[in-house]
Amino acid sequence: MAFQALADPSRRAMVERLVQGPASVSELAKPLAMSLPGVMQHLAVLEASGLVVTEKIGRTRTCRLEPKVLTRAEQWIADRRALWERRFDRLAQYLDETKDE
Amino acid sequence: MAFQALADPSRRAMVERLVQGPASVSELAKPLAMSLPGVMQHLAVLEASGLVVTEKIGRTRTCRLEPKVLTRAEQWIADRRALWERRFDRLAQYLDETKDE
DNA sequence: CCCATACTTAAGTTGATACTTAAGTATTGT
DNA sequence: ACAATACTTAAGTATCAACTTAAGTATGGG
Repeated sequence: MAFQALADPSRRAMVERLVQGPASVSELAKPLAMSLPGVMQHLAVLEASGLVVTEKIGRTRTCRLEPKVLTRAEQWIADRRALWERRFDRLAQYLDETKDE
Repeated sequence: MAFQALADPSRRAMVERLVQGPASVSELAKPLAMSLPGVMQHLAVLEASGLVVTEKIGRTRTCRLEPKVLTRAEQWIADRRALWERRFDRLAQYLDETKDE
């Protein structure tokens, strides 16, 4: 679900903001040419994915990044890339070993 | 566009298959409880994202992974995670420096 | 030449996404 | 108490995404 969450540019912008530290909903909304409810919906997706956790204190909700899910997504890619590279190396090795033909 | 492409489980399955080496369209389709045109559409998304390149020889189209885009996506996450960790470190340092209060 | 193979194109359906506006509900400052 | 702030909920619309079936187009083997 993390890739799904990161697929939208507005949500990526929100993540980029939260990388700098916690923010309220309206702080997240400010740079986003979009109504507040629109932002709330994106925030809900980010929370559902586990990328962001929020806590409401008084009338403001504070949002912060939860990097575990970010790490998992990164790891998924890294693992696949590693597999691909391993295969590529085996191929190179094979080509090298049979170059006498 | 890479996150968008990786957001769908069928497309991730296709990527996982291609990590093992090139495959034809029908090889990609085989494990996928889906019609061939359905697979073609996913393949088009993967190609548009640059994650996969294909080449048609005779009547079979061979698909292979292009890891550059995978690396870019990985890097995007790694960069944000690094920023987040840097901020976290600064915070810890700040808390440490002011702990006399 | 003929038929099976391997895709490809077109078109349609369904459901999910990305918004919107309008009308709430709590909290806070005066 | 009252008004402003900070979200929240509900409901509606429009576009996109993920399929489907039906009907093609090459290509390759016999």
